[in-house]
Amino acid sequence: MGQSKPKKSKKQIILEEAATLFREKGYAATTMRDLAAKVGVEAASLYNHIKCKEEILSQICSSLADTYTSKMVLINATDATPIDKIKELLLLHVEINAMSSPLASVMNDEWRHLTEPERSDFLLKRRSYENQFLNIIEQGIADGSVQATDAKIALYTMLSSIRWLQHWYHANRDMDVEAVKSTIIGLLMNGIQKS
Amino acid sequence: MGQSKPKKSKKQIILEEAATLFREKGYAATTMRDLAAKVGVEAASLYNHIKCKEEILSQICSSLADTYTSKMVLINATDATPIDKIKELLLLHVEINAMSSPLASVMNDEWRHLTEPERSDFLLKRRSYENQFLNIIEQGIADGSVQATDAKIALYTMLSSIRWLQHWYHANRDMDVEAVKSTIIGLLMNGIQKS
DNA sequence: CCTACCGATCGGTAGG
DNA sequence: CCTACCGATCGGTAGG
Repeated sequence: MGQSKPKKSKKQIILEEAATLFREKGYAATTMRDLAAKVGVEAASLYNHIKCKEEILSQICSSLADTYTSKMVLINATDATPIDKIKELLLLHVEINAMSSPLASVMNDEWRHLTEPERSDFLLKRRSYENQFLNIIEQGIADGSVQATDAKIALYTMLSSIRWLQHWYHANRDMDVEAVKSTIIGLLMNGIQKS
Repeated sequence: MGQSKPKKSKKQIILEEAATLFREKGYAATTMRDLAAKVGVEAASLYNHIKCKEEILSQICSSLADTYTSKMVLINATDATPIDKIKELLLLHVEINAMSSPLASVMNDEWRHLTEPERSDFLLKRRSYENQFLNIIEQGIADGSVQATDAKIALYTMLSSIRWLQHWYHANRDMDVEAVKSTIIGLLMNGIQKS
């Protein structure tokens, strides 16, 4: 019989099942035996594919961080206005938090369980991403399209505002993702107070 | 010598040290021996003040949940307009996330480690608080002061947007809390796009 | 509040 | 990929 689905490597399966478990129970409370049961092997067999528990966490965090970084490069390479770049980036965050939410949850909430040097590597990547985002916001303030007194507060407030999707959307798939996108971006752009 | 500080019960000290540790390392990764070291006793001695590890988590979650609930009752008892009630509630969230951030972190991020029946008790309280908040938003939509197509999305986005403070503010105490308050509320009310 | 200790479970290894 | 197993550490108890 022909296989219709693309084959995933066992390692990929392990990473995906781990992300789901880490979101559900947290990294520390997830045991290798939990993970093995989900994958369908004995715990010892996992170690033919991974080096240790923390490697799983590390690869999830750094792969999603790279996704964000490469998208930032693409968006920054366009000649869009600052406010349009901000919109694009916020749409990206909504998409990632709604669609690939196990990965987003793990990266956002479990990175602190990384030990050195992975922890510093991750934080450096995140810092660099945030700095590029801050630059765009400051350009928007400079050209008059953005009203914000503090770019840092604006950035953290906006990014934080989207994170509830990672715990909520996967349980409410009936919600249309396009509607969620435009509602959230509308709220962040114009606020909730009718003027 | 006269004691100048009000005396805290040992149990209170245990709860506070635990909240700080839980925010830093997470509930599951915090051991009773970590906690005992912070409190300055042996691990076994903690059990003269608490029943078990989970009781600590449970009491932190339910005490902060009660704080939110009682504030909601107070604000709802006034004859303020819906939009002013929303502002008051958002200010409350900023304050709690900025000031008592270890408690806020633990309640927001670690409640899922509660087992039954405490877990359901907590979720019921939270659900009730959210429903009252949703009512206020819907009143605001009805009287034309709030522009939002979906009260639930607006609520979760606003509450989520404030949570970054719980991980950030305690490391940046130089920031004036009043300035943070007005900047965040301004952003949520009017958005970041200059119209 | 401490010393002494427990059964359970953890991440991980040896060897095939 | 499995069986068998390990040292370490966990939350918690007994007894004083």
